[in-house]
Amino acid sequence: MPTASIARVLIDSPLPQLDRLFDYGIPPELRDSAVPGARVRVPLRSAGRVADGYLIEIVEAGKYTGVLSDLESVVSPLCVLTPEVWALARRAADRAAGSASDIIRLAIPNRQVRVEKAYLASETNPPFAVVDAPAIEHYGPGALEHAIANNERLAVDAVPGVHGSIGNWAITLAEAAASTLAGGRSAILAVPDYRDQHQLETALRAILPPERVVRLDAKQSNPDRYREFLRCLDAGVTQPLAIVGNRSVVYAPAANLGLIALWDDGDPLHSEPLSPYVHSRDAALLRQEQQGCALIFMGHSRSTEVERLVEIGWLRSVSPAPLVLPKVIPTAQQAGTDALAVQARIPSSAWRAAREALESGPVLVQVARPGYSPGLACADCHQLARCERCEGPLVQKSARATPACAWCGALAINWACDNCAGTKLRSVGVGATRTAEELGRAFPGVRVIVADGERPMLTIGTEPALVIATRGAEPVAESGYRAVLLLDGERMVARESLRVAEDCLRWWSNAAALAAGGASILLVGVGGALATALVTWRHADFVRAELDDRRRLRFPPAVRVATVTGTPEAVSRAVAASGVDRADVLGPVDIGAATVRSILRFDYAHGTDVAANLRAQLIQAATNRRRPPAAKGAPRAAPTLKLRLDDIEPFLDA
DNA sequence: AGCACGCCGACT
DNA sequence: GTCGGCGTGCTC
Repeated sequence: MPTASIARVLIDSPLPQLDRLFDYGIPPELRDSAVPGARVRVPLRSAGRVADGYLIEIVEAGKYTGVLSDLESVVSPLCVLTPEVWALARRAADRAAGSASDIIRLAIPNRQVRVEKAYLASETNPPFAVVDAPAIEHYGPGALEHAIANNERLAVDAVPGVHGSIGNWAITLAEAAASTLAGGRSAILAVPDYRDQHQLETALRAILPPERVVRLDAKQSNPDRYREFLRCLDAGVTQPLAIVGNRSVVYAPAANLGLIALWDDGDPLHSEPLSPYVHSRDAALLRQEQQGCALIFMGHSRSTEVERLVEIGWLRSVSPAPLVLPKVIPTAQQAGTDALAVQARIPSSAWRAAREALESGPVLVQVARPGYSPGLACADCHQLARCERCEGPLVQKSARATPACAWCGALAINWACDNCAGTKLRSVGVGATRTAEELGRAFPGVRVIVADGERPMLTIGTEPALVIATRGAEPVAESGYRAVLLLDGERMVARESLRVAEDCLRWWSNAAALAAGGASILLVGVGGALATALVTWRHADFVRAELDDRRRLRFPPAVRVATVTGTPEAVSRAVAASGVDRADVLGPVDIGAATVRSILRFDYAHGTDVAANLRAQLIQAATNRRRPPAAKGAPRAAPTLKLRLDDIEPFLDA
């Protein structure tokens, strides 16, 4: 007589009070298909109401003593939520005081029935070619291979420069992945955007058989994404794969995981905008801890978060040997004597360097902002011009374009200043398009290319050209740029943000890394420690000082933070129950609509407790929804309590 | 979120 | 006497 088994199910719901396992009976007809990891449908509260969920485990005796309902159905017997990913989702959600199902939604793409049927029908896996890993260059013979095989955790300084149309960094990561695969294990490679993805994928396909490379990213169509996801499900069990994608790829299913690598973890695209806002860096750290694989954070610059991990000994810092130093030349922002250079607002030394370099190939000019006039103001009273409809700032996209709102796009046709009623506009600041126009005049006869968010460009050839690119949108030049001009440094540094220094160093370093060997990189108008850091290419020294400052101020990432928002009563209750010392509570401050916000600061060692305490408060607030009398027809009242952990936004203008 | 349970005002 | 209001609380 077999004992009646119990299925423990995670309901797919963002409600905090449902974020736990529910026990269900397994009807005889579902005995075979009800496997852990399968998508299931279960009744909830009353018959007729069904919820989607994942079967987590099958146990002989549950803790629940009430009468059990039965599973309603098994959507498909495929184990889409692997034990490793479930453990990771649970842990990541707990750490961020969020719901596991919100993480799982990032980890598992929507089901595509046709794709799944095709996958189940074609069980014959073609024999995979043997992986033959090339040596990982630039870091000493066998050094990285050895570290990967030993599951080490590394902060790796990338090798600046390009090879063909691919950054050296991408080649190193591809080689690291190949080495992992040759050792019989899978590798997960996470990059911030599709441009990096394209480079890394190209590098991977150059050294790995095509069936070994899997792509998972947000730009894919749903069927494509699901098809690639299903390919991963076998990974590590049968055939190791290199899985490359954007931030969510850190949750890809790979049981036999040998390496997780993140490229440029300081890029804001690695930070997840959906609740519970878990940064891919943190997810990677948790996963490494759980699965014991190797971990690599690689970049041309270093984030304060990675520096902290190096300092506490969690990561080992690795640099190329011998060091490869780009030739950075700081240049004062004084206009030269040359009329053409003055017109193009670049110092004459930079102008000369560019002119010389243009004889042998392309020159990169990095600017801060896109468009023609990134800001417009009243010509009479100098007040910033704003959209009459939505109060957004007005911008001009080209020299002859009608000024328009940067937010809603409305054309400002009969604009009048709301301060002095003036009707004439003057431009504030210079955008990429205008820079291109000016440089075009300063370098007659040279081809000028503009690359920004609206005119994306992945690569360019070796012919001479002036490439004007906004930061982060720089195309890769085959064989590297002959010179790089970093023009709007002053403006970038002037931005108010906790991360300015880190960000600037990252933008400049990534652009500098696109230079050909020996090519000059001119940093215009920036001095001090930042310029020194770029010139000496000693990013670690700079970021160490930066982290010291954060420690002194008790700012992240020296400490962890929790932002608690909601009704004054709920916030004060949550803060009191958080276990955080009173001295480390900032606020509450009124943020309007009967809502306040407090910020808690706490040490990493207390993270688990604080997150659990706050989470308990969130569940209570969601359960006892004793709201102030909701006015009829009024817009839905704000939730009584909202949580967000490790959000640096409130510190941005600190 | 939904949806049932529960304890007070107008109704055949 | 009962039908139903939506405040309160739970979901295996």
